[in-house]
Amino acid sequence: MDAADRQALVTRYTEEVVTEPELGELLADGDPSVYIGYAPTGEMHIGHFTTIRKLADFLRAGLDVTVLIADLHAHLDDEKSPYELLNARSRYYQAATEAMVAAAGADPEAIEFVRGTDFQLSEEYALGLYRTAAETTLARSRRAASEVVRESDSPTVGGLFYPLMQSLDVRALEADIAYGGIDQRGIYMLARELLPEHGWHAPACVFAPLLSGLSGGKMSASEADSKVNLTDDREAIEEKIGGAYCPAGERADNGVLEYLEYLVFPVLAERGERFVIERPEEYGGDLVYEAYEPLEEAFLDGRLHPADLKPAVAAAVDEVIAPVRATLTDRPELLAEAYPETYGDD
RNA sequence: CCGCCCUUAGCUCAGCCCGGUAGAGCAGCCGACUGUAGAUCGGCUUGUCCCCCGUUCAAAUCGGGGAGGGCGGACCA
Repeated sequence: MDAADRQALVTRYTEEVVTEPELGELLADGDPSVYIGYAPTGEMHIGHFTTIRKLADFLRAGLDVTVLIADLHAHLDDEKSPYELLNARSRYYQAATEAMVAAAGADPEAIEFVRGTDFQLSEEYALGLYRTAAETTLARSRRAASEVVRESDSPTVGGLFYPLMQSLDVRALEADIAYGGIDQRGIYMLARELLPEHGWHAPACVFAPLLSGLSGGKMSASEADSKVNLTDDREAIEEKIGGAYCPAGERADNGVLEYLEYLVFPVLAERGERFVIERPEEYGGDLVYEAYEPLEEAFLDGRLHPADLKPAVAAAVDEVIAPVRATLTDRPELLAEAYPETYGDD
């Protein structure tokens, strides 16, 4: 694979790359390392899946991929996860992530998993935290974290440590590239400022888009119907996608199209399969697409109606998620221990 | 350590002073209209009123105790 192909593979389906030339240099020098961190908080969903699917691209491009299960971060962020549940949730996150990587057609064994507390308790790391804490203003830290850390009437200091620690993670994991959703942008821009003053280079950044919620607007963790969960069965998926905001001919805030572009088509391509839409003769009969772009074109033109599209998307999403769902069903203790209130032993 | 404030529907809150077993907005659900959804109309649901004890015929409301949360003061050798 030549340099241009590698760069295209690394940057496809992304929201932003900071910066393309930096990324080009890293790829020219060899096989750079890339990392993404997930704070094991609420249940993983289809949004995680899209960012994880891209790890398959990274692996294929020859990058060293590390997934950080940022357990402490999950607690620092307004105690989203109780301290006592960090281990259980970390186990669940790693297992679910591995299942998604496999479902995306890549080898989970090729990815290195690291737990935050594996290195964040070291003297060196702690000293780095104290020093960056001294150098960073409250306003700067708050601004960096604003898109990630939960807003609260009574914010804790933990939310201020959060972006500092994430910056230090880049160095501790010796990552050349920091990868994450575009909501992570503020934090990695801070990391790019801080790290050069602490004996490390500024990371290049690759940002994935955040999927729109199915009920319009942003995807919300508190809104069950706004997203497809990994545990949703076929029926639940059909119901959610069937009820999704999806104005004919419009792309803005259209989660249904985004599911196709960022998850369904990439996975189908990996498997060499095509996307089939069953449509009544009265509306023109069945359709088959090999790529997303022509489908979007037809949708924007009005040649493809949402009512015909939705059932096909639901079926495809169900197929993509099925092996992940199976893993979670086969190992019920993962969810039961991570979320005892929801899946508690009965 | 001291003082003050808050806790009522999924969310934000009103009601408490002057006891009569609970309301609004938003959300949600169901219909109508669209070949989906949304928007727009029409309709509907929801509550250990933080917990315990007491006063009373009757307590979200009054009294006492407790829990959780917030704010401020004091201490600054």
